[in-house]
Amino acid sequence: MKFTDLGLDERLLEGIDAMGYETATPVQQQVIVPILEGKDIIASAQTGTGKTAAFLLPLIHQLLTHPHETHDINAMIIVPTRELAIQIAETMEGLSYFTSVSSIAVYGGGDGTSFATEKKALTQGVDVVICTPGRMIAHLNMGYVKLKGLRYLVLDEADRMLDMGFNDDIMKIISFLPRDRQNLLFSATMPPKMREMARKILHEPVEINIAVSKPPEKIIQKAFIVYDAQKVAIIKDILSTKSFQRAIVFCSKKQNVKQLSQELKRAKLSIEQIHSDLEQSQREQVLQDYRNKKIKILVATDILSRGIDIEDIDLVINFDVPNDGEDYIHRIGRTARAESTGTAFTLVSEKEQNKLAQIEVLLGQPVPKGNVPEEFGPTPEYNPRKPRSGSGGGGGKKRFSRQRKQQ
DNA sequence: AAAAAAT
Repeated sequence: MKFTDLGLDERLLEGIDAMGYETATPVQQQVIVPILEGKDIIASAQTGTGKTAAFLLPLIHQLLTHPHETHDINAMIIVPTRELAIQIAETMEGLSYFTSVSSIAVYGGGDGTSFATEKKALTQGVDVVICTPGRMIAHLNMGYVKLKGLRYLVLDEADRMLDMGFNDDIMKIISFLPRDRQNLLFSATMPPKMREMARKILHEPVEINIAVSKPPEKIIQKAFIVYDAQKVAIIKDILSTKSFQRAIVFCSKKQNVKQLSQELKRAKLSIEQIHSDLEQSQREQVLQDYRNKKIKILVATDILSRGIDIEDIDLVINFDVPNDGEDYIHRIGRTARAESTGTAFTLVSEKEQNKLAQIEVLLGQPVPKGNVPEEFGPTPEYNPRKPRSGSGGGGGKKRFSRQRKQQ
């Protein structure tokens, strides 16, 4: 299905064309029409599937074709991270380039001038606001945000926002909004807490299910069963011998990002790190340098595991096994975007074997194990404890914790 | 068990 078949406004089609979009992705095909019909939506869809355009396009179209209050905020998009807010704002700018629809990203960590700029827009009116929760609340508490005309609310990566403890913040923001509005909720997963939130916010939503909790098959996955102490040397080896366009190395802790970055820099690898301890301006600089290919390797926390869309990442390395199985799928999903293929390596220490086993349960299949070259020395066996499969079936006995023996 | 998010 082509975008030209969807009956979208001419000015919007120009923007779509300029962005190089032609064919609607499955998410877009399923979501755009019900949004244009004014329905509330609850959609499970992962990023990289064209999800952002799936809600931006009908939003912009409605604003172009329906009379609306130009001195108010008409649509609010709430997202979990600053980087995601920036990215969506950029897509918004591109798509709406040939239209009169205005937009702004509202998020914390700026240098002081950003707050004033945001305040001006929120006071004088801007069609679409893309925000992180805390910063939006800061503005709302000041009492100047023009919300009377708001007719659209989008919650993106909603499950992630719940994980991050934004439930109360989101409900607080919503308490400021007019009741008569269209609500769009996007979430990779639908745990009970998510359902509960959806029930409070959405009105007779159309349910759309696209996300399969499975990574695309075109990603070549390999897990290396290793000792903790071998990890750094192996990463160095991969990064210096394997050829790739762009690589990203994920760690589960900021501390690990910092340490590993130091080690890699010492090995003369051209890398940058990104995590929330950096100044916001540094975060943006690093991401820009990475997008511009000034640097090819990024070492990151899960701040980048969801939502961030960068082309040509063909190598993802998990220095740590992610804590959450869903995060594994999100992390490796940074590669093999659109038409391309990619490789995802995961280094698994002895302590992390059980986590990998959990992930394999979620995937419904084992992650192929890779062989570590002999030069790195002997490696441990893969011998995880049987992963628990939810609420125990068949009245299994509680297992006593094994004695710990350190060698 | 850790990440991120308001000043």
